[in-house]
Amino acid sequence: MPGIKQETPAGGTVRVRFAPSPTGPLHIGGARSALFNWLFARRYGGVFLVRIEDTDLERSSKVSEHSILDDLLWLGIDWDEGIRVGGACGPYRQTERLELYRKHAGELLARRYAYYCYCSEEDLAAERESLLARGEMPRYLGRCRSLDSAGRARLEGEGRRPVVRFKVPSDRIVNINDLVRGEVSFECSGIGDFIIMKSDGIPTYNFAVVVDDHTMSISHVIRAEEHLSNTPRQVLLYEALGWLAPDFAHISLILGRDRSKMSKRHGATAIGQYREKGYLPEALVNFLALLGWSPEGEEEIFSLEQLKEMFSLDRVAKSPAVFDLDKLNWLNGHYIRRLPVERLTELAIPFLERAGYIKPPVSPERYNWLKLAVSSVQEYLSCVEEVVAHVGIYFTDEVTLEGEEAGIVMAQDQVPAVLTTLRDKLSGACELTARLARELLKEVGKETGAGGKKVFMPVRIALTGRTHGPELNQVMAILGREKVAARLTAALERDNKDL
RNA sequence: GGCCCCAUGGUCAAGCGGUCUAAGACACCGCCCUUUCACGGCGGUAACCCGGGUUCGAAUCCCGGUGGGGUCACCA
Repeated sequence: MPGIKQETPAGGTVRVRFAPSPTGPLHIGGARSALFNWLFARRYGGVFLVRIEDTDLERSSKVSEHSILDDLLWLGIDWDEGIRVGGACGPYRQTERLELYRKHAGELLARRYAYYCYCSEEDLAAERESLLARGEMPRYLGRCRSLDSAGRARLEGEGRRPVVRFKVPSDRIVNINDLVRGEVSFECSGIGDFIIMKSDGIPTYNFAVVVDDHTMSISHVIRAEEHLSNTPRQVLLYEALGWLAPDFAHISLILGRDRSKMSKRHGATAIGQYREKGYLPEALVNFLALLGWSPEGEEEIFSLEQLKEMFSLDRVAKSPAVFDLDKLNWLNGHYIRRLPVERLTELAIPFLERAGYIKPPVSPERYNWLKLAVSSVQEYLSCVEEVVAHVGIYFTDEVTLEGEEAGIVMAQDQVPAVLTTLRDKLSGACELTARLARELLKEVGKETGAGGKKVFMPVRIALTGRTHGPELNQVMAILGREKVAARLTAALERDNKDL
């Protein structure tokens, strides 16, 4: 592809990373970045590492860190090096690497690539406003650049704690050869001296990433497009430190229905929320992979194993993608349908417990029965959570008619005869199997002279209150003789009352 | 507002100058399967943002416009 560099640098080992800041749960976008990095590493026999960027002391938490890591693992994304697992480039949490940043900041200071700045927030705000008013890019104009030691001493005397700013050359143009976007260039005149060390001695993002990516020998930085405009700053830092920058690949953003960056107001954005609703990791992974990347053929159903054989950056799209819940639901339903019943039942149990349908110790008999119930609604589910709504017909004590159509059907002339006949036949039967149910239904049809729909519909409605649902003979078998008889009786009584 | 990115059906997307009267998937509609619905099968509706170039030839290349998005923190 013209203008786009070789994906894998000749001779270089692929080393990529996912570097979340533990300020919240793992989001859809973050998960996709992690996935793309993981796939890229696996595809090219490289190393995938996870590093925690917790320099925002206010918002970072261990809770978030653990939840992000757990969600990654749940998705099937593991790492060869990094937090929890260790490695030669550790520690992998930025707050444990402060010495390193201070050392390199000191170096930049000594070589006059950086300087101390004592400007107050008020000064800065005023400057930003006037710049904005003039229609210019708000940036730091460099007031403290030429501060001498006397000036510094005076300001220190006032109790001011300085930040360290990087001196941005005003006359440069930084060119980035992005692996997905091609050539992108930025004029430094619009950047302004940015902060690399905060006044509390903690590095800022732009500085910490550079130091870490370099010291961890990262070869490719694959991240969301929102970081594209940070890249020139980082490139400048690499140059000043005398380091070779990695290759960059900025993947497009994931948008909400209204085409703006996905956020909480677009509904569920955290992986954990999908996990809780009963989405399967294989469906999420498959879906995420297709968001921005496309395979060569026409097939779209892929496992992680398959994806890692076929992933490549040159099939990553440049345009942003709208998160399509319909498609996720379809994919998830697809994966649910091919799940072994045992597995689906296991997944369904917590939901059924929460719904109050079953109680914790599930006996073997009860479990087998559950399997039947779950299996009868398997094809209806687009996520496991929905099992509750579908399986409700097996648990209610009182059947209530749902919808207008149900009432109309039950008002038909043949209904009493059909229900009575079926109930009578039941009393003779011992165990009501699906097979037997089918027989009985057939006989009822014959004896009442009502065929097909005329017998199936009333029975279905008498048993479930609904006009739609799993195969009737299955429903009967799952309910069992007693309940079927009881519900038939109840329906007949209800009918009498109406008359 | 400055800077940067993006632009094929409602959505995800293939397409890398001729094979495009433009693939596939989701959604939608219809038919079939089924004595229900769903699943499944088959079929259908539906797109190259606009204007200029370049070229024998442009969805594909260039420029401009328009639209959308991102970013401008002692957040990452």
